[in-house]
Amino acid sequence: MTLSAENVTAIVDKLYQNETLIAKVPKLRAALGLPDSAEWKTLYSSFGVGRVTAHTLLTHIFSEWVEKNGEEANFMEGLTIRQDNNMAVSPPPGLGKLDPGNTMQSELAKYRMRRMEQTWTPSLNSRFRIGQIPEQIQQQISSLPILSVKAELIEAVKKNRVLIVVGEAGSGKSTQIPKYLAEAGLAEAGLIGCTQPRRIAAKSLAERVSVECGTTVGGLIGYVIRFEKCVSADTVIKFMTDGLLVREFILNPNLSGYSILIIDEAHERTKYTDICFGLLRNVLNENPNLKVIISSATLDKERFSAYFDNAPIFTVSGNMFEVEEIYDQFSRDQLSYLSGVVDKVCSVHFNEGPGHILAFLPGQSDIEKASEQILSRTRNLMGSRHLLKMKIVQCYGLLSLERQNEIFKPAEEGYRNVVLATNVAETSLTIPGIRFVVDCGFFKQSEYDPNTGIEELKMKRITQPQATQRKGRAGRTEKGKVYRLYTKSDLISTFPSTGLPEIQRSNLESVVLQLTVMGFKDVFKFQFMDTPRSDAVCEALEKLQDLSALDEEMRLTPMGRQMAQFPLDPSLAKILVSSSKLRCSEEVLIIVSFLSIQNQSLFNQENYQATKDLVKASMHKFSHRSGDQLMYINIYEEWRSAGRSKHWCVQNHLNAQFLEEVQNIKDQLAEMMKGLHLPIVSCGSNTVAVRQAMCAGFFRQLAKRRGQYDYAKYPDSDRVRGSFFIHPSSSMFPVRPVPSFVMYAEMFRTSKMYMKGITIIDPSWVASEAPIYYKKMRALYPNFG
DNA sequence: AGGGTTTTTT
Repeated sequence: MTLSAENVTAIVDKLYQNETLIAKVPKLRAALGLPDSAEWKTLYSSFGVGRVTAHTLLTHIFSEWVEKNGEEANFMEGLTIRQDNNMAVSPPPGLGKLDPGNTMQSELAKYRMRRMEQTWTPSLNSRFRIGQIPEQIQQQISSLPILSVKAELIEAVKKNRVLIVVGEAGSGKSTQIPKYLAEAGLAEAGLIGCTQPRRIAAKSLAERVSVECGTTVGGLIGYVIRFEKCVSADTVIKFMTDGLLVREFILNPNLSGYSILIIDEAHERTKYTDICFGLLRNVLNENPNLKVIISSATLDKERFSAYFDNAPIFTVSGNMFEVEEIYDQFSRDQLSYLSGVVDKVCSVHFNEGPGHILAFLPGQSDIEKASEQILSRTRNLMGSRHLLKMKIVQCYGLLSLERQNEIFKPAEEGYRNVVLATNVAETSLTIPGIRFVVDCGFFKQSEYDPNTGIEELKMKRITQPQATQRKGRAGRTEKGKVYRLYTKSDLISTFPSTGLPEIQRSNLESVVLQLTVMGFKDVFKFQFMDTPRSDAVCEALEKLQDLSALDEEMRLTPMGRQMAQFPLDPSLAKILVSSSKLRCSEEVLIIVSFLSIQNQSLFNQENYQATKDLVKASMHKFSHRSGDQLMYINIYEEWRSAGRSKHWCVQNHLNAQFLEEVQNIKDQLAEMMKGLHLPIVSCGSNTVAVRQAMCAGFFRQLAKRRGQYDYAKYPDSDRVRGSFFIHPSSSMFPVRPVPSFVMYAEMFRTSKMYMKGITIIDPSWVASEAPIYYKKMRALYPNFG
């Protein structure tokens, strides 16, 4: 028997399966310098040394042994492993070909060993077993409802390829399931991957589970989100966003290296969760070693099961306190929910005992209005009775991180917090200490209209599961109450039972491009759980053709392949790629980085009624006559020359976090461009090249002035009727004379159809930057361009 | 002329 990667791998795997084996092998134990009672697993896990290191170590020890004794057979015998004894274990993930002659590897292993011996020997048991896990956390873990079904759960996962796990909030499924499965030895053949819809959730779950295992993040437990990677060769449980898993499919279509994938929060049905579903269905046929767990709230469990070939459903109870439901006698319309919330918050404050109030409202402006009204109504009464004092806390997505952190600060003594929130507080943020929930029954949601390319913000009735979710926010720590501003019969008979999945109401350009890169030639044959609108798919295909990412036969072009490398919208990727040829990629990198940030605002948006004049003055200082995107460059450069100072940002009403994010994205995009040999060159102050590059992606988004302030789509087609307006938040809004021709980055409908991200361009540039689209348009409109 | 729910990408 000779030393080979497979041999050593098999030994390591064997050791993993039987952790005490090593202690029983005197020769090996002596070689490792372990005390008699030591256990192999304890050794590696206490220092976060994983399989690969163990592997290297063994290789090293083995070769030293052979060198000294010249007998391989004895060594192997000492391990009591025979070749016939199930040696065909697959190698650990990420190992690749082992090089026994790699001195660096073995030296590093020896170094780690020495360090280990110094610190570890005296307190082996207390270090990993219990000592590392604080008493309080141990208690929390052991009181989770899921613990009572641990054994059954592990059995069910062992028996099935796909399992649907249904559990209420507080069951502990997100943190405990991956841990249980790893403990049960189900991660032997590969990683356990867990997806989450949000970056914060992926990160904080990794941190929490690490604490529960007495390790630090990036060792046994790690996470990967866009632009942030915290895993190592030792990682067994990996948390990630669902969008990132979709990206991984491109590189690794069979998901080799994973033993189990857990899709968590599946009921939210995000765009990327839905794509993962379709991809996983395929992979289950290709990769027989893979198991899948779909983890969801109670909603729609039968549909999940049916979609995955009638996979069994495993139910876990929750850990919620009772929440009393109080309904209104009549339903309110969209005009009176605001006053309803104000009334209800005040009466709860005046009549109920201690505990914070959480009120759900549809938007930021509602929150600001309600704030004012509640304040003025309670001001006179403050202190006049033995009342609790009240503090109003606003909570919505565009709030800066500092303000969001305020929400988690404990209330001052003698104060009741009234949290006025949008649906960020429904799932993304959990606010502690809430006893009362006031639910207005509405929310806002965007829907994309593929025929016009316009995103519309619609006021909608919440769904029944949403109502349950909102109610649950009052029962996290003790018994609570929910005040619903609608009747019980309306909830049961007129509120929708499910919402529209995101994939059926969003732009599909990037989805179609990604699926094409993965080799799905016919997107219509991809088995979605809910099929996207066919006009949306067609629209995406046509746009990708216009971008020359797909050819006439819908095949991927080299340009399309290049575009798909970037974690950007196809339009933005095209602009970036085109900028190299136009010799303005340095500037366009800045612009694309600004445009790719969606959920933060560049200028301070808080209390905008009070601060808007100051914000406008600051914006005016940076503005550029050619448009918003050129202003971004001004801001970026001045921010850099101010030394990226936070103080400077505050003075100029800019969001420091936004600009740091721009820097981060820009650096990473620059790296990707280098990898693709796309030169990064500056055009200096020649803004023509920059604006031409933007035509390569935004060519469809042109508008021509029609009246005093209103615009018509250019070319004026009957698909998009009505007038467009420059959004008041644009730096071009106050510009006189009103520009006669503009290109916009974004279009959405609220009270009007608004264009945002305005650039002044020359329509003749479309001919060179988007030749395919130009030809099509010329055939229909002879004067186009 | 006058203001947007929420997420996310090797």
